[in-house]
Amino acid sequence: MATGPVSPRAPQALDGEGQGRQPTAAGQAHARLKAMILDNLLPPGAQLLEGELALRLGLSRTPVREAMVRLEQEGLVAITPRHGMRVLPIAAADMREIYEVLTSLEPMAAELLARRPEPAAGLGRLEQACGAMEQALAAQDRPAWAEADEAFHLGLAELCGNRRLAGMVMQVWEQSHRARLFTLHQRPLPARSTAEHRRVLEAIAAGEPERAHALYRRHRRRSGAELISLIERSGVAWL
Amino acid sequence: MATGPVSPRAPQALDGEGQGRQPTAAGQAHARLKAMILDNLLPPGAQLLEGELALRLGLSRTPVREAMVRLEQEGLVAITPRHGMRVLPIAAADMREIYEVLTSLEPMAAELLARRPEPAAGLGRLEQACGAMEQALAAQDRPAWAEADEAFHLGLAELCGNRRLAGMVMQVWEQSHRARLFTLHQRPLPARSTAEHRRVLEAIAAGEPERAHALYRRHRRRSGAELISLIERSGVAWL
DNA sequence: GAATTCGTTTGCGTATGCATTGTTGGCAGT
DNA sequence: ACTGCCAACAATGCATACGCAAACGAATTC
Repeated sequence: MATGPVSPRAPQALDGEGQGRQPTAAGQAHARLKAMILDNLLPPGAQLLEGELALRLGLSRTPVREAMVRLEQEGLVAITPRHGMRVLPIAAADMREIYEVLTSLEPMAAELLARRPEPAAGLGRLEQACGAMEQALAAQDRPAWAEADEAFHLGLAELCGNRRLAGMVMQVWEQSHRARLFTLHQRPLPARSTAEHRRVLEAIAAGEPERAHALYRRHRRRSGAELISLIERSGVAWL
Repeated sequence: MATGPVSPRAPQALDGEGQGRQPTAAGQAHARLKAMILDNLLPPGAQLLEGELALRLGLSRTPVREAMVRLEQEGLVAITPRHGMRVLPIAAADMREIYEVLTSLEPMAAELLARRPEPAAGLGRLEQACGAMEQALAAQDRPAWAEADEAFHLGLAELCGNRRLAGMVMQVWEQSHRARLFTLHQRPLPARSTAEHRRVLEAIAAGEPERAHALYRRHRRRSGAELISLIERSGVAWL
């Protein structure tokens, strides 16, 4: 069920706006620019002027400017006074930061989920994602695996009941989107990660918060270290 | 050394802009509005229109609007289409979320700090904060204690070397600023918290990441639970 | 030949006007 | 008296205009 060769899923689903769509020009500009950045249509390092973007999006500078401010606060671009906005590249150091944050937050999400009164309820989404990962692994379909991986991680963050935590996970997830795409075709087939996801899910369903926390933490530490050394060894300074 | 009865410190120091500030009107509007919110000059629930704020700040609507967007993304206000911005109240549920996030992130910061090559170096700021806390505790000076507590936590986040983690800690710290101020005069003197901070600092200086992590986590879990039950028992629905 | 200075251009920060949309209050009908 | 509809108003989202400041280039001088 891989959607495409490069873009594993519609990036719109990444933002926190859910379903409540507003046709406001600023919101559209924000969504479109974010999608362009995540899809690598605006490559990292690209410098884009307000007026240029306004022309490209068929809007005036005002809503574009508001979108730029939002993107800057999301950590996707930097606004420098006379040079417009610059799409921020992701270096190995950034990936280290991001994985440290995820290593903190995601085990907490798993723990919270396992601590609910009915831990096994409402995990259908994660079950499905886990199954899709295993299936994609068997089929050696990396894009499909990445899509399922994303569904698992974002689903976990959203289900844990802590909106702030979910927002933070989504934010760094988006920031690292391009880097994950880059490493996707370089790393060995993620058999181990797939199995670890399954075991975390089992611990959650069994209502064992401490075990879910510990398992997830170990998974994140290992996979993060793996990914970072992969980026460092690949020799690219940034993505 | 308490600065004032209610506002323990200048809220400007809370934002992540450091020193390099430009006198742009939008930036000033953002800083001033944030300060007003954190100082409770704009009480939670307050509805403020663009034009009204522009008049109050002596600016036009455009920079005020940009400031509002930034504040919304920082989780301090909500913008509702025809009612201007509303200062978000903090409920017990929000404090639970915030303390869960801090329980994840801050132990990681301590761990990272303890993992550096020279763990004991550069801790002067934390030493100082810890000393100020002990001194304030002995003098039963709660505002001074709160100020030192803030210096310790934000100092730790900034020193850990992970800018994203530091930004997230600061963000939820700002969100919970008013609630902490509210509980400050209700809770018993934080003797236990003071001692726990000292022990965390010792573990960091000794270069024991795992112990620093565990100690900090336990501290956060306990003090968070204490604070939340205090808010819940106080009967106020929101702050 | 190189450096410095001045002028021009371009991008941006801010202000303001306009059109759209939502809300509220009043009036009428039941 | 209550409810529903309509109209007027107000706030906002967006476009555009204006002035300033910085950067680039060219020319002149040392």
